[in-house]
Amino acid sequence: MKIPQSVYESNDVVKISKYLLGKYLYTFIDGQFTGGYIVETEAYNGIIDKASHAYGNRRTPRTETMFGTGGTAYVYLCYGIHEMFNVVTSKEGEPHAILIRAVNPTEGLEIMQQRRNMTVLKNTITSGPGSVAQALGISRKINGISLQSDTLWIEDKGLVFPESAIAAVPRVGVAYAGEDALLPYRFYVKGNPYVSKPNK
DNA sequence: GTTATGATCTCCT
DNA sequence: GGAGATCATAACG
Repeated sequence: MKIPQSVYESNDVVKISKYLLGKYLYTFIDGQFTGGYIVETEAYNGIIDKASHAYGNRRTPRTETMFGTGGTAYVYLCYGIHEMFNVVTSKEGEPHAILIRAVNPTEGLEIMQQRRNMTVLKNTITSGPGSVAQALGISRKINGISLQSDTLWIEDKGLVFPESAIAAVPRVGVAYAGEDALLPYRFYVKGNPYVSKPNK
């Protein structure tokens, strides 16, 4: 039961960010199947959001993926080291995206551990956007792929968190964005051990 | 062609 | 608690 294309084409990126909590993200990459449910997301709200790469309608080869139609993957390299995975939403021409910051792994734990080069299994295996991408085998090769594909997709398995278990707080690592850095565009499941940093 | 910088993580003190 | 790693991208000359 993949999440249908129509959901991604909605223009309310904040709402979708919240909706994605508890949805299962799966990858089938290099012949390995891994996945888990999403416990932390961040919304990037188009050209009016100073924290977004597409702020001010900045259209470049890199952000081109975000300007495409919803339901595709936007993957890029940050700090020269970390790949980051985002879900593009809304219609073509509107650069909305959702950064997947943390996942609670359920499938292929050993494979993730191997990819992350960990000798001991810890909660940090999928805690934080760079870690999630590495554990799931996501790289820039996947940039622009459809979430209806059999490489990377999201499923609704009926897992829902009550409103009281979801926190909405300012985003991380976007201090340069001025007042937009204060917007409560980061959502996470309270108390989940895989949520990054301030786990409250 | 050159330069500055980042939607971060890990390890060391 | 803090710095270093490390390079694609974008803005500028």
